Amino acid sequence: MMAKIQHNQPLYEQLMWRIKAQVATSVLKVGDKLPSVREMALIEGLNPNTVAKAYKALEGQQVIETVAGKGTFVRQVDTVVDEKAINELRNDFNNMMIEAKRLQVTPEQLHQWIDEFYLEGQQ
Amino acid sequence: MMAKIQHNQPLYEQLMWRIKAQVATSVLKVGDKLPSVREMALIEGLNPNTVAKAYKALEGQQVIETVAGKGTFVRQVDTVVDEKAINELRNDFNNMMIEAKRLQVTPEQLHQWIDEFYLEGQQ
DNA sequence: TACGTGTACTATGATACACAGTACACTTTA
DNA sequence: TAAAGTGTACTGTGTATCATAGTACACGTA
Repeated sequence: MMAKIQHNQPLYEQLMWRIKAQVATSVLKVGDKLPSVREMALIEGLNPNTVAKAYKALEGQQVIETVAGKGTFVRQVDTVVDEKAINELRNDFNNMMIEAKRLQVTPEQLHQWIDEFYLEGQQ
Repeated sequence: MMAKIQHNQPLYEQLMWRIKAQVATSVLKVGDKLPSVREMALIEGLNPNTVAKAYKALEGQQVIETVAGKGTFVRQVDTVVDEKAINELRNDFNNMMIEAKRLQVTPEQLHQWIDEFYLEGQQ
């Protein structure tokens, strides 16, 4: 009966980010099997429907793929450039910089954040 | 009766971003008066309540200030460092880079986006 | 006084979120 | 073959948010 949204973001989106972060940092590699919908629900303390919603959305983003009756697996990175998604990213990025400027975060700091991220992801 | 949310973002938040962008690019300067709630509602094609919601949220973010009976004005930039907001920004920034990596946007491209933004804002 | 300002209400309809429960087609395993 | 585990698709419930409409009030200004 509960339905708490923390950090102003839906639970299924928060799960999506956790999974995407694991893929980006190679904690999850291509071909790796994800926990089943019901298993992940127990792990994360969520409803299986909520996990299924996250899985389906991630499949739509080409992050994972599902094989009928087998499970869900990390998908090979798509080689096709997604112009629409990149445009949305650019727009979000602009909003982020408006916010950064307001909070008096310097561009040098932003540069550093980028470098730190790509350094940690290299290992 | 309508209630269309475009771009998967509430109308009042979209308005907030437009105003914040105008402040960041100095289209709106400190002390400038914003259109009244009812006037802005006509301009943007929104309900006065929706505009009021955006104004109130922006006041909470110290972007604007309201003077009783007079109107709303662009506020002086706060000198206090908002650690909490910066931490949230950092988190959003990380998610953004996860997305960028997935879309095969290079860190060099991200660096360029930053420089372009701060260059345009200088004028 | 009259007007414009932000604000605070109540109410309605639409939508999204998260949950509970059931069911089905599929694959693998025993 | 039978059983168990997979994703998926439903229906339904409760909650919250969003956007609208309409009314009202205290305040400042002309």
